[in-house]
Amino acid sequence: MKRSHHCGELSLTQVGQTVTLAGWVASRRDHGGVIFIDIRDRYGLTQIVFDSEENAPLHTIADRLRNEYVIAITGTVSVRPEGSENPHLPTGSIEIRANALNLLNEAKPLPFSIEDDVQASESLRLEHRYLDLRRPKMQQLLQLRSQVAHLTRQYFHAQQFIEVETPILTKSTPEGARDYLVPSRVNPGEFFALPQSPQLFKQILMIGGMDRYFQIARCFRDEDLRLDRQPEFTQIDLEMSFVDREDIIQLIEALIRLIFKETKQIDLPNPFPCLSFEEAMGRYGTDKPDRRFDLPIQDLCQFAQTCDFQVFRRVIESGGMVKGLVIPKGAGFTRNRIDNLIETAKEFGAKGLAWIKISEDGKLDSSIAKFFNDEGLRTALPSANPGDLLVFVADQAAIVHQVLGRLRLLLGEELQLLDRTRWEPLWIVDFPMFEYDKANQRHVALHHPFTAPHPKDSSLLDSNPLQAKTLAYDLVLNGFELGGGSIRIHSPRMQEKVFDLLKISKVEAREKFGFLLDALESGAPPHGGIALGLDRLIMLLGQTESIRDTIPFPKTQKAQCLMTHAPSSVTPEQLQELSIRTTAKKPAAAS
RNA sequence: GGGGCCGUCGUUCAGCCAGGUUAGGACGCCAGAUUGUCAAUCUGGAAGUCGCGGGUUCAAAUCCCGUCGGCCCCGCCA
Repeated sequence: MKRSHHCGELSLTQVGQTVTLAGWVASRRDHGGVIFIDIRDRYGLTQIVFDSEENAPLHTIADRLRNEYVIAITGTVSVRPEGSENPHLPTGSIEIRANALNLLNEAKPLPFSIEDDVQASESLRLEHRYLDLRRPKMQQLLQLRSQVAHLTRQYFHAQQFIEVETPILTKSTPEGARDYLVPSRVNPGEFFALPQSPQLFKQILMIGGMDRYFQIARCFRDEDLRLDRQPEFTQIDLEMSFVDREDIIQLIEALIRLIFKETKQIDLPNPFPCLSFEEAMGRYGTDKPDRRFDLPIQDLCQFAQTCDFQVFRRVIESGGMVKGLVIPKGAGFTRNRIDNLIETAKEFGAKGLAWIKISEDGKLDSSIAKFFNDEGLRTALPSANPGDLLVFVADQAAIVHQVLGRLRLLLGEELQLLDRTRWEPLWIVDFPMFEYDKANQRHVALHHPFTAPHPKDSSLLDSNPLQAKTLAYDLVLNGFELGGGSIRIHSPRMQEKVFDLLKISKVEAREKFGFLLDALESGAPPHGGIALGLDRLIMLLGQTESIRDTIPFPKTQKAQCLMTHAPSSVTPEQLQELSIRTTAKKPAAAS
């Protein structure tokens, strides 16, 4: 009994035909003389009718059917009696009058029912992922993921890219995220690392003359998880030779526009807006701004310098800044709500939060209002209106931006400024090359150590490296970092200089990156690339809550798989073979 | 490493603040009835180590301490 159609395709066109369907019992409605079964597969639902008057023995068998039994049925496609059509179902104008039933498998009562508005907790869903995956919502997400991967491959193949697989067992590198390590049995005491990204291999591929490489690449980072972060995730990864920043930006924009158009009929702007890192930090307090609502951070340094409020003036004089938010209609906040806002600001790292209400008649209402001159404030904040609440943070730039950036997001949510139908992609460029790590007294690469400095800034590497900007770019969508890349260093001397600034010794650089340095010495073309987070892209495109919904078998926040119970202990014999001894306090018994 | 929320029949919630009858509802499950339902309906029934351990108390789902697990966030994620 082989199926002739799937469960979502029959309509009035096939009326009268004998068909066979196979799938799961999605619902059973027993009316005594007649039993209705909804049969479900990936493609949809079809109603089956078992009528005791038409076929009594079959009706008796159908009586045994329960939810999620796997069945195949043969019957005649029939028009539903007038008035009993179901307009909510694509197949709702027909039904199958069964004349044969094959019970392929039974199912015990399930821990949760298979429906889109799932009632079960996420941990239960993950434990029984095979049931969760039967939900249409999950099937749609995985289908979307497949569709995006397909479009991506088509797009790159059409543009002469070569899809290349790079090693999963590779070399541990300093810097970056923690590595997942894999012991080498044949090399006792030595370890492979799983790739955090194919970064070095794709550069080597360029030096190997591949010209245009892409890969849908699995990456691994042993860091703590978030709603948009999994320890293993997938990147759309690419690298190109003889290109500049704009080439890559245009190529990727067009791909993203194509994906949104093809899968969701969404038109994204052309070109995407672009902000410098400095502008993004200054206006939104973050390098991944969510621009689905406005509420920009306002600069009040000039005003603060000339006001009578000592707290502000002292911060400015010591090299800090004063910035704020204009909260629309915020003058209506109760004192209690403002106090909560102040508390939150302190949790975010502020020493305090100054505030001023502009009452409906335009008067300033605040305990610190007396320090300010109305007109000066109005000039400094032309966008502030009567009825608004102004809040200020005065501190060093990093703190000011962090606090106001997070307050902005919080208020955007609370005041429902966030328009969930909007799509706001943008590029962030001109990242600084380094941050200074005070604890370890050294520079740290903001992107990675292979990022080329902006040509006009390369001399700054000697004089003032912290001022140097790079040819890196991040793609941001709705407040999530979708991807990032850069034009790479292709000069061995520049690469050595950067390692030097990062305090990576010649010996260590040779040991860890010797192959790259050698490759750079042997005719490396100028090159650059980017990697996009496929899981995050699907999360946004599919408008789902977390990255876990886009991954068939994800890990929990403790990096465990609730279905397989990985990771787990192994036998002492396995460890011995690998020349490994664990120092864990209570190693669970191997099972 | 730190902060917050959550954990009660198979599932999802109420009960906890203010300790005290037999821990309750809905969905699901089981049985019966039912020939036009699609959240089917009606009648009846079964189903709970209140996450786990300890403490306080005459008495703990409820209060206290610890612990385990899930989620969100900070740190971390070149």
